[in-house]
Amino acid sequence: MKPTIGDVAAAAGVSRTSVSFAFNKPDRVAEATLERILAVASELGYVPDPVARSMSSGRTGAIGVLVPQALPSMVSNPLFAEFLAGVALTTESRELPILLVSPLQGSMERAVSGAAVDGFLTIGLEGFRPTVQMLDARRLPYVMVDSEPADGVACVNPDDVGGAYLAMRAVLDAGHRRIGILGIQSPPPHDWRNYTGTLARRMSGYARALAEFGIAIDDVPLVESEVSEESGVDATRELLEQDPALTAIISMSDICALGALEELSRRGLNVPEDVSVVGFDGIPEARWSRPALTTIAQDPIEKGRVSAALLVGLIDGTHTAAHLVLDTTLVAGESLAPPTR
Amino acid sequence: MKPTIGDVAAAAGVSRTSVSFAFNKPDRVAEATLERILAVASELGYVPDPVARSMSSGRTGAIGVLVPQALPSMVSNPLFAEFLAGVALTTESRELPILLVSPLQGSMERAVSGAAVDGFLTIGLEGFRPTVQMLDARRLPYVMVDSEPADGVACVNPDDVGGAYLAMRAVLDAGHRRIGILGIQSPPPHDWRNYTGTLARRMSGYARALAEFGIAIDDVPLVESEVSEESGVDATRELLEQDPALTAIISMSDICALGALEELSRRGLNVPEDVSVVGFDGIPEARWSRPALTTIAQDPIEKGRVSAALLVGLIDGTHTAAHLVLDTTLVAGESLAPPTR
DNA sequence: CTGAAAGCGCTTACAG
DNA sequence: CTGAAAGCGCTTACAG
Repeated sequence: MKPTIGDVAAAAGVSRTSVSFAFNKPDRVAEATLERILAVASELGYVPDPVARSMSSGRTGAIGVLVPQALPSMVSNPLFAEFLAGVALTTESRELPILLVSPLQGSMERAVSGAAVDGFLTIGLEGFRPTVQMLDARRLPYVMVDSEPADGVACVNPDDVGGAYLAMRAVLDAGHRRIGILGIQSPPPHDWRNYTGTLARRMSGYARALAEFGIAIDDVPLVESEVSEESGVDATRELLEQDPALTAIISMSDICALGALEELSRRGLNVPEDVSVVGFDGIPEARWSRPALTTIAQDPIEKGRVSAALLVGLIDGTHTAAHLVLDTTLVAGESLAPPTR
Repeated sequence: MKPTIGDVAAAAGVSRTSVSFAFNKPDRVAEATLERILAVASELGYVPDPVARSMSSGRTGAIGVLVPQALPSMVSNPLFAEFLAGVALTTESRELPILLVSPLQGSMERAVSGAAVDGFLTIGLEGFRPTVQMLDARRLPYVMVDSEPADGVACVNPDDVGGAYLAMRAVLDAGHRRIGILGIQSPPPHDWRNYTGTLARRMSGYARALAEFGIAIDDVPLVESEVSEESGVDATRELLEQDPALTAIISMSDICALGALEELSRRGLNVPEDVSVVGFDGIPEARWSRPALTTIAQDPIEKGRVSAALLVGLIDGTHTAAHLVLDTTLVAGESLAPPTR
């Protein structure tokens, strides 16, 4: 059987208290005793049980990253991989392992309720009421990333409004007036006016820029699409049916923008000569596409680093809940130019 | 304060046993009692504490993935990301969250000793004696991936010998006789004869193919290099100094092979006309390089899936330690052709 | 169907 | 410097 603290105590002829001290507060034990205990412990192959330790200390020493989808698809998403790398940047120095928590049989609540962590980082937990309630029930600090800021809860978001404004402004400044928007699918009835959080903020950024040019966003054709290249292709087709004379397409995600590039090329339309395309996110693939995508970049590594730092502060009690907004920047590719038709 | 099982029991007027049953074995409690307990629990916002649960059940319900380097660099490695996705494929269905365990202040032993998991998957834990000892001390099942198989411990490896043989055979069959090897840096004194595990296996595959053509591997120039593109560049330069008439370079990693491509192009040498290059691993970048790299592909997703399945079997007691070897295949790119000089 | 009690393996005031 | 004892929040035979 696995040796316990009691076995070591017995073999060394001391109390369990002393064994515990030997491992955790060595200076509270006499030199000779310390050495004896350590010798016995290593001979027996004793390692303090982490669970028992958490039980009495009240700390697990791990933080949970709650992902809204099945892990396999998340992990291969470059935006998520970089976010994780950023998280690791801060947890590494704090010696906190990361627990990847994904829905159990589709249930995020079950996943949250069973995770042995000191706090959570949630990704895109937009509108998941029961999950948020479970998070609260756990009485653990958490930081919501890519969601709708709520009172009293810590949030970290990219500057969606500012980024979207930048994107639309760039298109308008280039002279475009017949613009189409590739939206992201919202719950039925699929009306962007029901957007919340990230999507709503991006729309409001677009609207603001349009308003400066006297254009009402309601007059701009918008087609919703799932976040996949294929869906982007379909949505682009639909957009062009709604207004065949479009000179620019603004997409709420790079992935869909890539689909737009594809569909345009299939139709023999040149980018940016015939139609300009601007995306959002700044995924690596956007740089390799031909033409390279003009897009709004967020910094996922920084987002991860900052979110984790905020969570650690919450756990330590050195921070209080804050709403952080991270800069977004326009990355000029080759997919935006003045209209020619 | 956070409500405990005792608070619920008191409020519902039952014993803690009944509350526990209500959550874990609902059929052992009368219908009416069950409802009352659940109602009280949800009113109080009671969630069973995962740590306490692990304490008495002896299960944490998580598996640890032990990585040998700082997490930030690992996560952005596509080979690791795909491996993780594969692991998730099997843990997801078993409802096991993944704990990412990286060295704490450089100490893998500390990381292993403190991780609350039911088992470990180790990556490339080649020659880390103390870490393996700690793994044994934890008395937890573990599976070693990309290491040297040892008696009684479960291992999963790609077919390094077979893959390396394939690579060297392809080069020899194409007619090359003046071949250089881009090795991977081993501990001082940097002699490939000290290679163990993965590296030793790859070398033996090369040696076998060479032997079939009457070439002794000792007569083949080899330069060791760190696994980075820049180091690959340097090593290639050195290799060409050792034998300027080389017609083919075989690299033990794609990353370094990419460096070779770069250095060759700088020197105005065309690939594959002047010098052929063959890599190992099959990373995605190998497909985008120009020319596309001919390489030996392993399937990291499958490797992850299989390793995790083996570990889960070990944890459940339904498997015993096994040594698994996964297929590697030659992926024909454009970087290998018959020699012209 | 329900409950009293022991046990999981530690940590930590508190006394001595 | 050292130890007896309580406590962390659950689960689970065992009785009733």
